[in-house]
Amino acid sequence: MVPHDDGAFAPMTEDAPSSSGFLDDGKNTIGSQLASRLREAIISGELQAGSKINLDKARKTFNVSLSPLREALARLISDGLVEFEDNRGYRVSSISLANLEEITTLREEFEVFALRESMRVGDVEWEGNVMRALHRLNRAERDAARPETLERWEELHREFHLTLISGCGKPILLHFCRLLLNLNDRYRRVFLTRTSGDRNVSQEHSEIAQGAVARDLDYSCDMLRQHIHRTGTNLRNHLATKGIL
Amino acid sequence: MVPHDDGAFAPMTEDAPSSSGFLDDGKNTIGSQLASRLREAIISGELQAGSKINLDKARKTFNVSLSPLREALARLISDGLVEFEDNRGYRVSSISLANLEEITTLREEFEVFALRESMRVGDVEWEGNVMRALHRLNRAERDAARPETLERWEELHREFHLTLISGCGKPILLHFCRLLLNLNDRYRRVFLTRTSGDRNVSQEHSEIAQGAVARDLDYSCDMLRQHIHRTGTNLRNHLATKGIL
DNA sequence: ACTATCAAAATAATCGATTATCTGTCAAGG
DNA sequence: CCTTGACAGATAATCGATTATTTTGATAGT
Repeated sequence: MVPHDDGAFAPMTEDAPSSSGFLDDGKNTIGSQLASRLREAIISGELQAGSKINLDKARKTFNVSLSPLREALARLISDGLVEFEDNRGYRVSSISLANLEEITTLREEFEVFALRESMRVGDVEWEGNVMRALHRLNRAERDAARPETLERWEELHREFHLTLISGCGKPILLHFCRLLLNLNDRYRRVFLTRTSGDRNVSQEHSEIAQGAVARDLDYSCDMLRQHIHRTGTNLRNHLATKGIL
Repeated sequence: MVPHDDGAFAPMTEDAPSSSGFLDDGKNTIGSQLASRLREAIISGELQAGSKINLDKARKTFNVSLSPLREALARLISDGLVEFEDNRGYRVSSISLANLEEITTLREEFEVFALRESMRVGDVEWEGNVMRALHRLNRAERDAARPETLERWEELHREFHLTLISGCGKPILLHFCRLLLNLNDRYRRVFLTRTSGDRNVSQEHSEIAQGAVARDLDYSCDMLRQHIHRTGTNLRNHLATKGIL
């Protein structure tokens, strides 16, 4: 799983994107591990949007005590995946058309802004990271019949988008983008297991990345904006199909 | 309207901007109350930036048990005011020139965007709220000799800026803006107890608000951007004076 | 039938104690 | 001297039990 940033808006430890032989994976405490499991469960749709999270049941399901459970849930609140109300407990954040549209709009605004900044101040290492992320993403297969390939693809896709904007030198902005990407991924994983026929997503990614390392600001930003927008439109249609307002 | 609004990206307890006679204040649990106290302690500078938060000492200081303490700290992490690392505990987020500059830049981007949206879709009630917030802010006195007036002014100032953008219909965006405002306020409360002589802040606020309700998009956005920018510049100078990099 | 009220059950919040992890110090070996 | 390892004290994480709050369901009154 993609490393979740630990410290509040910490400049992200930037551990070599997943090639290190031995990975400490940093998830030391029960609370941390649980947070990862729950996050995955929510993003993957295993835990239904809007459903209540009963502490007692969750405690038994995951075989943990209340303390780490609350700890984990607190982190998911930061991620915007869980909602909480005093004395009323926790529930998985709802999904809605309005929510999806806001996420899409904000991604367009923020990610494009972050990409522009990255192109302005990103160094050669950033460029290298972008090309690597692109390559790994394009090499990953995505077979709707094999869920593990979908998961892997999602992970690499997320990694690509984050790497693309990672050169901007603005940790808080990156934090926001990471949240939005998280929220967006839930919609995609729940509603979109395959790419719309009229898109060549690999090519879209390539165009964005090529433009980025070439520092072609307007072109790359425009491509990214369209890329995000198209995904939003596709998702909206799928939501509409399932009657979600 | 406003989709799933409570929970994660909820309008932050912050008792109704209004003037309702009796306020439930919503801070029911010890954890909630503690979060408020700690937030205030950090923003006001009572808890020094970068300092470690020892759980045992904090527990004794505030006369609470670990559970609500951790609960409260978890919320401050969401706010970006506290950082955390597994098995290493909590510490008050550091301040730095770079951090301040990012906050200022992002406020310019996000708040202006949210203001524009508010002017586009805000309703009459929003307009009314803006005018009220402006009035209350301008009527508040700000006497450096009396700390309680400063605190009160900060509260109303914060309320004004949030109200200004509250019509945008984008809860996540508002959540981000609220965080940034929080972070920014800490700098102001620590470093800036009085307004720079060459500014008429009341007038700046009035111009922004008047332009907003008149739906003069470009004018109002421009004024807001300058307003934020000036504050950033002032703060940067004060930080420089104190030798903070 | 409908509403109000109260008690019991369910659920969340908190506590105190226990366990796990980290950090600094000091001694032994190189 | 510097490094390494083990110990002890400090600190964080977790647990099980207790307390507080909310929700449910039954009952009585209109």
